[in-house]
Amino acid sequence: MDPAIDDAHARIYAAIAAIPRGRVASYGAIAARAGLPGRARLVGRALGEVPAGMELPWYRVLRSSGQIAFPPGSQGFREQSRRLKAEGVEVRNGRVSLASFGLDADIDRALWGMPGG
DNA sequence: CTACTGACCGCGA
DNA sequence: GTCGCGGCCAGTA
Repeated sequence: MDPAIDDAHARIYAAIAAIPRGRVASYGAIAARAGLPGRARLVGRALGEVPAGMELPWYRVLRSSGQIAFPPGSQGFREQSRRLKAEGVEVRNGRVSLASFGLDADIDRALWGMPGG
């Protein structure tokens, strides 16, 4: 069955799709943005259930610590790291500085689209 | 019903 | 930097 996915999933996907290019957001931030505060795990689950063919910047979603959620060395890890770097996001040892590239870190800077001010 | 497992989070030590 | 604990939701056994 495919009930066009639950509302929660739809909102989560919308929140992820809203992340500007060259920026990242944490699972918790996405959940809050989707109107689901505290449901960070649900975001992780939703990302694992992304329908094939759906264009979604899943790689812009990181842990609250800026760490890539995939196990280091795994295909997902490398793929995410590669895509982020391709957008100009600085990935250091599988981690991104949310202070510089995070949305929830500095919304004002996000509006300017200039990381690091 | 309990128990375990996940692309998780925040606090405290 | 590390480790532990409780909270969170959904699926599976």
